[in-house]
Amino acid sequence: MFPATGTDALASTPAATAVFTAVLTDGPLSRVSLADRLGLSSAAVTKAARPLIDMGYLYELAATERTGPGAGRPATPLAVRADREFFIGVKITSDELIGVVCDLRAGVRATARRRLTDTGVEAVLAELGQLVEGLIDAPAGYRARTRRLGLAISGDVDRTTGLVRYSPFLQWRNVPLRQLAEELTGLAVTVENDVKALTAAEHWFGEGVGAESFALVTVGTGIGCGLVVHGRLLSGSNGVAGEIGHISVDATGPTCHCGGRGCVEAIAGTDAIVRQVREAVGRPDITIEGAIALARDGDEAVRAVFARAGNAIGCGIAAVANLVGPARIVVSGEGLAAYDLLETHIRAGFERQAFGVAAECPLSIRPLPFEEWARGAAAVSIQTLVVP
Amino acid sequence: MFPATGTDALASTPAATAVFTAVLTDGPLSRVSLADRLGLSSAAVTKAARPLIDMGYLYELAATERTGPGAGRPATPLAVRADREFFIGVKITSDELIGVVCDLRAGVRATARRRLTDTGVEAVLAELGQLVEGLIDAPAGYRARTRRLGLAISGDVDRTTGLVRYSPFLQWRNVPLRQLAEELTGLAVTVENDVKALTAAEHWFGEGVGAESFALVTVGTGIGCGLVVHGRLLSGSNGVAGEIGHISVDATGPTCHCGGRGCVEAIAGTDAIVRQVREAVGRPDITIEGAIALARDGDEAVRAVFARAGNAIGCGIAAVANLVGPARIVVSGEGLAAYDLLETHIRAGFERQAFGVAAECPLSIRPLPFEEWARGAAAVSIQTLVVP
DNA sequence: CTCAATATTTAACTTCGTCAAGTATTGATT
DNA sequence: AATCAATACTTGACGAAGTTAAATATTGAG
Repeated sequence: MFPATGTDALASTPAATAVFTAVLTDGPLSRVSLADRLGLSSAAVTKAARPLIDMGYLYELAATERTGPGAGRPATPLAVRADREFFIGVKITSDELIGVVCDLRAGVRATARRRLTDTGVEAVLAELGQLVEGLIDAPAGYRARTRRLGLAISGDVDRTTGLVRYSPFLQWRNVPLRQLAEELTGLAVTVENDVKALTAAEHWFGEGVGAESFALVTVGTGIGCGLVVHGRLLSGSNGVAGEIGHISVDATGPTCHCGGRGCVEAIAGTDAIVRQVREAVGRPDITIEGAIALARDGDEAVRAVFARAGNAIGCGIAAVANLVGPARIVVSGEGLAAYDLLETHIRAGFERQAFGVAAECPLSIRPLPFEEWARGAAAVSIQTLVVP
Repeated sequence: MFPATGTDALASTPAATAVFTAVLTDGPLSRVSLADRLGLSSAAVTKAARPLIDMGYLYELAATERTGPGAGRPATPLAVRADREFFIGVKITSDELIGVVCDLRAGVRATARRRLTDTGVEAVLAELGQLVEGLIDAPAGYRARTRRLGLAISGDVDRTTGLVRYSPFLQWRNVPLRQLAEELTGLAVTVENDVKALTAAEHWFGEGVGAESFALVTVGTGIGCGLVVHGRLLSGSNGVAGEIGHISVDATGPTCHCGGRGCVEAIAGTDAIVRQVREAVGRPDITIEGAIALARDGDEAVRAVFARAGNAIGCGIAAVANLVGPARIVVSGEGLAAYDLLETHIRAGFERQAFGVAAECPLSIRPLPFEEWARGAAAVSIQTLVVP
C-alpha cells in the first residue's frame, strides 16, 4: 500500500514537522486548532497535512466531533495512523536485552528479552541481532513496515553520531554502536542514553506532553534525571546533565564512590540502602528484597533507612525544581518497587526544600515496568523519523 | 544624521537578527565568516547587512585584517557602531537607585546614583525620573540617541508584560512598572529580574559569549543564579528558576527562613555568616565587615565560618553543573568582597561534588562592581532592541 | 429554504532565502 | 608589469514556504 522503506524525511517543511508532531503527541486535532496552536494560517496547515495524509501517516477522523454548541461546519480532526510504521526499541543492560515493537504512537505491540552472558561488543551485537529478528518477524509481521531501531544504554552516549563513549556497566568505550547495529540489522538506528530516552518518551507520549520543561527522575541502583528545557532534551555541554544522583544533600553524610560526600545516590541508591540496612540490623547477608520486606513488616530501624533515602531523593528533586523549574516532574524506578516506603518521604523532602511556588510543581511518583526503558528507545526512534 | 527615535524593528528578518547579534556579541566579523557561522549563504549576509549599515548600526572596518597567509581579496569585517544608540540601565534596590548609560556594545559611558528614603512606588518613580533625566542630559548629550531604558529589580518579574509580581525588598506586589516608567520617561522600558539581567549581560557581553549554556551565580545577602540553556535565559514554568540559594546541602544544617534546612543561603548568605560569626566569637554586635576583618586577621573560628560558607556555595554550584552542565560558570557578588576568604573553599566544594567531566566546567570567581547590575539592565534593553 | 457560523481549500502573492554567475582585490609568479 | 590563483563580496534569477483573501463545504437554527 505504502512504500515500506525509504529514507526521505517525513516532513519536508518546518510547518509539516510541527503539524505532525502536534497531532502525534496531542491526539486528533482539526486543522483550525492546529493553526491556532502553531501560529500558522489554516491554509498552511492544509498544505502541510496533505502529503502526510497521502503517505498514510495521518488520516481524517470521521467528523464525529461537533465543533461545539453553535452552528458551523464541523471540524475534521487529523489523527495519526498508528500502524503506518513500527519501531523497535531495545534497552541494553549488562545482563539482559529488553526489546519491544512499538507503533507510531509508541504503543507497545510486542516484547521480548534475551539474557546476556558476555558483555563484549560482539556478543551483545549477536544477541541483539537475534532479538530484533524475533521481534520483526512476530506473528503480526512487522517487517514490511519497520525501518528504524532505537537503542537505549546507560552511560555517556553521543546521539548524533551513535557513539557510546563510555558505558560503565558494559565496560564499553568508544563503541560506534549505531554503525555496527545498522550493518547488523539493516535498520536506521538511533542510540541514546537510557534516562534521556525514557525522558523523551515521557515528553512525547506520557505525562510530559505539551510541557515546555519537564523532568523525569529514575530511582534504582543509580539515581538519574532527564531534563527537557525549552522544549528540548538537555544534554549538558560536556555531555553531563541531570546527574541528580551526585548532588550533595548531607554535608555529614556517607562518602560516595564518585569522591563526593552525602550524594543522593550514596544515601538512596539501592546499594546504599542495602548497606545501611545491613548495618542497622547487623545482618551482612541481607538483600534489597529482604530490606524491603523488613521495612514492610514494620522494622523501625529499616524504615528509618528508607525514610532517609526518600528524604534525600526529595531534596534532590527540590534542587531540580529550584534550579530548572520544570512544569512537572515524574519520579519512576528501574523495575523494583519500594515506592510505598519512599513516596511520602520523597514528597516531604521535596515540599520542605522546594522554594516558594516551585513547591507547586506537580510530582508524579509511580513504578515503571521494565519494558518502559525499551519503549523509551523506540520513542527516540520515532522522534528521529519526525524531527530528523 | 540618523533618526533618533522610531519603534521599527532593527532587524526585519531572522537572518538580519542573527547577523547583528553575532557581530554585536562576537566582535567584528567578515560576511563570509558570518555566513559560515550562521549557516547562511554569503549572499544572504550581504543582503541582511545592508540595511543595518544604512541605518548606521554596522559599519565596514578598514580592511586591515588580512585573510591569512595566502592570497585572495582581504575580508571587510563588519563592526557595530557602538555610539549609534545609547541605553539607560537602572538597578532598583530598597535604598538606592543605580543608573548607567551604556552604548550599543554595553560599554558604560556614565553612571549616577540616588538614595531612596521611601520604597513606595510613587516615590521610587519620582527618583527614577530624576535619575534618568540626569543621565540622559549628561554632558555628552545622549538624549537624541537614547530611546530605551532597562530596569533591574530583585524578585518575581514578568519581563514580557513588565509587571513586578512580587519584590520582597521593596514590598511591591503587582506593580505595572513598565507602563509606569514609560509614561514617566517616554522611553521604551524593559523590566527584568536583576540576576537574570546580569546573566543576560554576561551572556552577550561578558564571559558567556557564544555559550549555548551558561550560569552566573551571585553571592551576597541572597545567593542567586541565572541560567542560560539552549542559548536562552531560563525562566522556569512558575517563574522560579536558578534558586540555588535554597538547595539543601546539609541535612543537619541550620533551618532557613524559607522553611527548608541546610539551604546554601542559610549557611553562606551574608546574614547567615554574620550570625555564625557572632556565635563563634561571642560578640553579638559584629558586622559583616568586622567578620571579614577578623577572618583576615587569622581568627580560626571565623575562618571556619567562611570555609563552611564557601563549601556550601561550591556544593550548590556543583549541583548546577551536575544538573544543567553549563559551558561555564561565573561566580560574582553584590559589591562586597570576601572573595579571598571564600574562593578556595568554593572551588574545593565544587570540585568534590561535581560529577565526572562536570568538574571540568570552567569556574570564574570574581568581584563585581555594583554598577554591573545597572549595566545588566541596560544589556537587557539592548537585547530588546535586537531581538524584539 | 435561507442564513449565519465555522471549517477547509484554492489561487495569487510576499518574503526570504539559495544558487550560480559576475565583480573586486589581493599576493605570487612569470 | 602582466597574468593568475585565491578569496571576498555582490547581483539577479529563482524557489520554497508561508500569507492573505476569496471561494467552497457543511452544519444548526429560524
